[in-house]
Parts: sequence; C-alpha cells; structure tokens
Amino acid sequence: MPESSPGAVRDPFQAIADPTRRAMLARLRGGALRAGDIAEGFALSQPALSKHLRILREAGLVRVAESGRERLYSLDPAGLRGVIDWAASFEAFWPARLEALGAHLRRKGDG
Amino acid sequence: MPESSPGAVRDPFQAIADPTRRAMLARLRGGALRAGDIAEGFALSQPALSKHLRILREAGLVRVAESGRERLYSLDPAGLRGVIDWAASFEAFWPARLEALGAHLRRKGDG
DNA sequence: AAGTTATATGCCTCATCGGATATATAACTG
DNA sequence: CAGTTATATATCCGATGAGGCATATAACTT
Repeated sequence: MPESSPGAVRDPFQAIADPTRRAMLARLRGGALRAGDIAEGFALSQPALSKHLRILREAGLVRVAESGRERLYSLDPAGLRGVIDWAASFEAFWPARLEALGAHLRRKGDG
Repeated sequence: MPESSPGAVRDPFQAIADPTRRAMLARLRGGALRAGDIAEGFALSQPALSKHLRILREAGLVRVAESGRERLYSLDPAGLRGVIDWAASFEAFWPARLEALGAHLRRKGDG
C-alpha cells in the first residue's frame, strides 16, 4: 500500500489550544502559504514553526502540498468541520435552559 | 464592591482542549447540573472534577449558581460565543482560495 | 452538638508542551 | 560539484497540565 499516511492522529482541540497555532490558522484563511511565510512576524524559530505545523497537520486542520523544496500549507475543511460543528452545537442551547435553572432553584425553595 | 469576581481569566480554547471538559460541557447542554452530577460515570475523582469546573469557570464557559451547599453549573453563552464565532470564521473561507493553490491540490479529494 | 454531604484547595507526581539549538534532508543555484 | 535555501527531526529544558489523596469549608441532618 502506498503511503499518504495520516501519520499520528491528534486531537484538533488540543491543536487549537495554542494561540500561536490559532494565529497560524487565521493566516491560512487568506489562502495557502509556504511554511516559512505562515509565521512571518511571529518571532518564532523555524523549528518551532515546523513543529506547530506538524501538530496542525496531525490534527487534520491543515494539509500540505509539496512543491519543490517548499510546502504549501492550507486549511483542511474536513478537519475543521469537526471543530466548527462542535462549537456550533452550543449555538442555540439556552433559550429554554435558563428556565430550567430557575425552576431547579425554585424547587429548592429559595424563591 | 462585593465579589462576584471573575477571578483568574483563562483561555477558553485551552479549556476545551481537554476531552473530559468537553464531555462536561456537552452534558451541560442538557441544562444546569449540580457539580457532582456533571461527571457522573466519568471515573474521575471529586477533586479532579472540581478542578475541571474551575477551569471551565475561569474560561468563562460555565457559570455557577449557589444553592445551599450545592453549586448549579450551566453553560455561559457569553463565554461560548467567542469559541463559536472563532470556529464559524472558518466556515466559509475556501471556496475560491484553493483555486489560487491550483488544481494540483484538488485531486487530493476531501470527501 | 456530632455526623454527613457537597464542593473546593493544597500539595505532590508524572506526563506532555512549547521553545531553543544543532543537525538532517532535499531541492534549487552557480 | 560546493553552496545556499526551505523544511523537518533530534535532543534537551523549563513550564504547565491533569490526576490523586488528604484536607478545608460550608450546609444540611439528626
């Protein structure tokens, strides 16, 4: 079998826990970028950058396209989907829920 | 002034990085719960649970209502907003962007 | 009052994280 | 070819994270 291996798999939520990585993702919203350009101005060593990219990759949030000696990174819709959906699941939960809270408290009898 | 102090402030993204805490948040989607009930079945010590709750609190993702000796936790829409919006910001970014990368990338396919 | 229940803190330990430097690999350039 | 450029890996280190047990605090119970 060939090897477009996903390699290690990492929790996307852990991946976006780091502010630097979120900034990198934000940059990629503008379109694909060469690895080196992603952290431009971030005051980050090249190896550190590379490590962050690896984590984002393993989390499935970005993907790479090799082009000569450069790697073009871009957001990976598939991987982002999970995060987006998870967050969205909290979008419209509480209209009636606060009601429940009040009821619960009331039941406790402290009007 | 009294003290409904926000206390320490914590990165919400770091808060949701932990699977246990995400599970707890998920539970709270069903409405407010007593601290002890939130992790029911999680195989987690009480102190550990309490610590997770503290983190979620400091991240502004949940809030507490004291009721006697119990604390009723519920999701905090305000705090969740940030995460939701951040995630949503990646919802519709790539329609034309990948185009710039080249057809090269497209054949990668993303289900 | 003493006992029990609900929750939070303190402290310790172990694993993981993020960054740095040095080095490796691979692809261009002259 | 040697030299440079783009990116990745190896290794070390200090900081942080998550979990546990013991303990503190406060509120119910009897």
